[in-house]
Amino acid sequence: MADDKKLTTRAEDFSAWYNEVVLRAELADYSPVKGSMVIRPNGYGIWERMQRALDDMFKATGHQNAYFPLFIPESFLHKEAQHVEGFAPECAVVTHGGGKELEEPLIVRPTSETIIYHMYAKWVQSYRDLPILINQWANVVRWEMLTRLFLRTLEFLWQEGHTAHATHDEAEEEALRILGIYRDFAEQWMAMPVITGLKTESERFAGALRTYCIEAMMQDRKALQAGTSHNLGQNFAKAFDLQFQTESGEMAHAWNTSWGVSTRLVGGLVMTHGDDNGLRVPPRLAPIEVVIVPIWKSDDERGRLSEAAEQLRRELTEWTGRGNSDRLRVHVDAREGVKPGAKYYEWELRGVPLRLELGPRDIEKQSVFSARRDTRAKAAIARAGVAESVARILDAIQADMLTEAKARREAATIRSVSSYDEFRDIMAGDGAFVYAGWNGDPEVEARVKEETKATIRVIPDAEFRSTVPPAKCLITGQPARHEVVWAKAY
RNA sequence: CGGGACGUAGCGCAGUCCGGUAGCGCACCUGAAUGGGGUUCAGGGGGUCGCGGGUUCGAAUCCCGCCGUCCCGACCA
Repeated sequence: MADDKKLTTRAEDFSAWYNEVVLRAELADYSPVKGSMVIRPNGYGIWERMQRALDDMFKATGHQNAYFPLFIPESFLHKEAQHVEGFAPECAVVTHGGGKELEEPLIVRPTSETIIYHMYAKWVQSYRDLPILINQWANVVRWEMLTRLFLRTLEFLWQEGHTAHATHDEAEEEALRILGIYRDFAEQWMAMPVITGLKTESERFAGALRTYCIEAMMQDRKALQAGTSHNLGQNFAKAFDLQFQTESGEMAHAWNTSWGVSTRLVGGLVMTHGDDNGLRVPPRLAPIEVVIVPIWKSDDERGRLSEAAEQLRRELTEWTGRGNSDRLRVHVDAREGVKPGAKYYEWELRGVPLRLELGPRDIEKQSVFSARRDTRAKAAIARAGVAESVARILDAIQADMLTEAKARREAATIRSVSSYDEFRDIMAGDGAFVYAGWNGDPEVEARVKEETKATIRVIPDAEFRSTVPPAKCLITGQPARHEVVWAKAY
């Protein structure tokens, strides 16, 4: 309170820090309805970049977008037993419309499997109609009790892919293909390293055969489930009578997948990269990659310098070295009455990856002064060929942010825990991703959750597993069925 | 739904015990100077004190009722 310009630091109070960054960087704001939020232009701009990148990847793998309605007949939810059990408690239900009570209540979609497979059943007759590869960008509603900006709100934005295939293997291949896309997106765009793998039964999607996920570590060493891809088997096809005639003339139920990522990723971005000065956005997702701050003293200089800044902006945005469709995203901050230092703090808070300062001294030396947001390193760069230099710096920032995040995760990963007591100490302390053996018993998992708040985040894919697989279950000492990753989670 | 706290300007708060006609910081507006890391001075705008009732000459303050929010005990992208 001594200086309310400063953020609460991450070390002081990570949750308070997170809330302050989201609010003060103007990513989002609380709405009058408890548990729901407004996504402001700064936050929505990041989401739009995410959408574009993901959408391109979905299209490149043969998917098309469509839109299914918000309202679903309540009876649909009840057709798949596991599904209704999982989602009914958190559904918003519409009972009145047009001033009259409805004959059948409508639920506001918490996810769209039911309405979508109902429609697919109408559209599919023959194996020739398969596969169906559809994605939709939509809002969904889940009535949560404990909410947090971006991480858990009553309503959120996401994409949900829903596919139908002729065989189990095709569906499995699809679920894994999408998991790969999610991983690439997280690492190459968000600069957020993830662990891929399989969820245990207790964390599996309601109605799925198998749930795959990407799991990321936040700076407070808690895990964030950042995306899920489900092999639904024939569960929904059977519930919604989604059948087709095979090549040999028999009737068979289709095999489905569904998969999604949400605006929760924006929260993940903040908690992965933010520092005590605010947000840090990796260049590829930054709505503004470069901010130019012209510096002047006199009125005369103001005219000269803002013109020079404008010229610099034009040169940067007209540069096509990154391809015609991927121009540098540049903003000039020529506001009067705000001192340069105040502008620096503001753009740092908002996470703009690179700042260019342009003052009389730089003009004279035919250079511009640059400051990286990620490392806060400053350097003069030559005015000649500036666009290329800027693009190179942005690439370096993108790469360095991933490296830094990966190193942070590895530093908080423990593969050598030898007793349950030691495990409890870790979880009661700073926390970590703990790789350990597990006997496969859901009751053991439940007990550990009860006692330590930690859960099995993922049964990791081969590349993440330890070189020497654990032989015994950490908790029971029985033979291990899997090596799993334990952590406290959001 | 059970236990604790709070509701006063956009935000954060003081004032409430002990009634006297609303204040502080930040933000905002105007002007001047300032301008390479959060600028200063001067002037200014903005409040049904959560809502309703009561007591009183007079209520943010006392009394009653209601509403809402936040924190702690069953779910989750």
